Amino acid sequence: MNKKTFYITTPIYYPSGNPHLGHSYCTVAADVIARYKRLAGYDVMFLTGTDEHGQKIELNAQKENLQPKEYVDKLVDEFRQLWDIMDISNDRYIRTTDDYHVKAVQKIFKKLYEKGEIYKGKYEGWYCTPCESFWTQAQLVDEKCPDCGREVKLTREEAYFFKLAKYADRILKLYDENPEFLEPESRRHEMANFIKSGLNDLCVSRTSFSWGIPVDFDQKHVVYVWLDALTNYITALGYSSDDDSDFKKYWPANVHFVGKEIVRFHAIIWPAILMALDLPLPHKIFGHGWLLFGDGTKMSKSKGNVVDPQILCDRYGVDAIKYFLMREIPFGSDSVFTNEALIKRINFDLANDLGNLLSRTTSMIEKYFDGILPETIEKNAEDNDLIDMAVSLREKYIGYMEKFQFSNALAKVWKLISKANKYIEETAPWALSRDQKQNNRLACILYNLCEVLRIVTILITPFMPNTSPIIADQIGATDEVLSWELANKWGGLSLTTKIKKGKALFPRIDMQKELEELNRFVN
RNA sequence: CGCGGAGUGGAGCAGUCCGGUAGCUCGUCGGGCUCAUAACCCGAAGGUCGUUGGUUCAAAUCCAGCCUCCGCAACCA
Repeated sequence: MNKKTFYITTPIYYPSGNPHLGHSYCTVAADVIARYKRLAGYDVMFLTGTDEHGQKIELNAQKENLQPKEYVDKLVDEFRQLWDIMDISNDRYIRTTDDYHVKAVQKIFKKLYEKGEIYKGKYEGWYCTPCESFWTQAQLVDEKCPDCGREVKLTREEAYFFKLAKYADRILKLYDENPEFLEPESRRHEMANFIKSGLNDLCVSRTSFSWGIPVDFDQKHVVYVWLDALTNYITALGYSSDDDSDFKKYWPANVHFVGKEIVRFHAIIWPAILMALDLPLPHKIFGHGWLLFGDGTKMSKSKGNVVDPQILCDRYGVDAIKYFLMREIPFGSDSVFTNEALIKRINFDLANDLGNLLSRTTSMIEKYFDGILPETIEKNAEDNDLIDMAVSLREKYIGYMEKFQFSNALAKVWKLISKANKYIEETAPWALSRDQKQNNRLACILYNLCEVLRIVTILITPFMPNTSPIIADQIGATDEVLSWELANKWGGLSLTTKIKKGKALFPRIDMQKELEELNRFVN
């Protein structure tokens, strides 16, 4: 009865602005895997959340005359609403301002201090007084503050440090012995080289701002970002709280999805912290790529050039957006986002291929059989290719999903959809319909098409949870025949179910008009 | 010599690890079908795989050099 567990996380996002399509991208990917694993019978824990401390938020809040907590509350609402709209199935949402997290971080900090993993030292950096910010030598632009361009001066402050440097060898060994720990491979090379170039101990407290978790045994310090943020993955499960049953059940995580810009923290600092705490390491860190704009620049809160996922979902439906994100972009690489590419995917893949296949199938069944197929269907060897392809699809799909190759998994599904469209052409049901003697053969062809749609419906459920029920309803598929176990078996659908044509699954979009419409949102 | 990635028909990509007829989607051109959301199906044109040299019977693939673009360089999904 004990189901296998699967724990997956997104990064906790920094709410210094409204969420954009880049945030959606990672969260959707994690959601797809969570739904896929649940479908396949796992006991899944899917965590996302927000990282709410730090100087930037303190300053942003000041600008709006708000307390930091009021400021983040507002933005966190935006994030949670977006996940709601996008049907994100996270089991838990952690905020680093949550009481249990704050307490747990304080305990962790103290524990590491008592173990000698954290020590008190001096932090030296270039300080910009107007911005109240520390910068490293490398961050300076022309020896000036990269934010405001003004003079900076070398300053020291008392700070606590985590003994990161001493873990360098253990982490290199980890990569070496468990190459699957960090993917894609190129990121692993990058990280290994970074470690080899020398690690410094990590500053884990600050006295220069106050919006953070206080170090409980030294109140003028607040815990600095990474020890606060990274530990969310375990505090969310109740680590070091009164009830750590979830921690015992789900940790270590099966995978942390992270953007490529924070791979370093997850692949170096996070395992070092866990080593210091004598805890098991996550099985995998996966660094995905970025959505870029047509000119190659990245989406960024500070540049204000974001694509609003809410607008896109409103116009095309959540499922279409999710499909696009997962189909268009190989998960490990960067990719350019354009409205044109999005509309093309919707029109070609969703409307023409899938939507139209459903439409022509259901409409023929209504037309030729009043929606109910006869039970006397006549099989034929010409069906074998289609059937083989359909029943072997699940296995191939699993192969790609396990490697987080969403795009390839969907491409395989669409290969079957395309095959079915071809099959209609080859068998020409409309010709058979003119001859009464061919009735049973005709019924078999239409039944086969419904079976293809049934299998497709199961396999796209993790990606398009709203679309699946619509198809299921039209082909008369009940939940029992939509199980994971029946995704690689032929003949699930009962012959006597009522088939009914519905309205277009994904209406075609007029590219020219739509692009003009979308341009109105640009400013 | 900081580290890493990329360069393949008009566009976007796969193939490179492990050498052997250069593949996919879109676009273009021609044809077919009429069940369907003017959707679907078939066919054709179009590439000396950034560049120079090397290894080999054979190189997009291996080796060396060069050019171009992009990212990272300790708080960006």
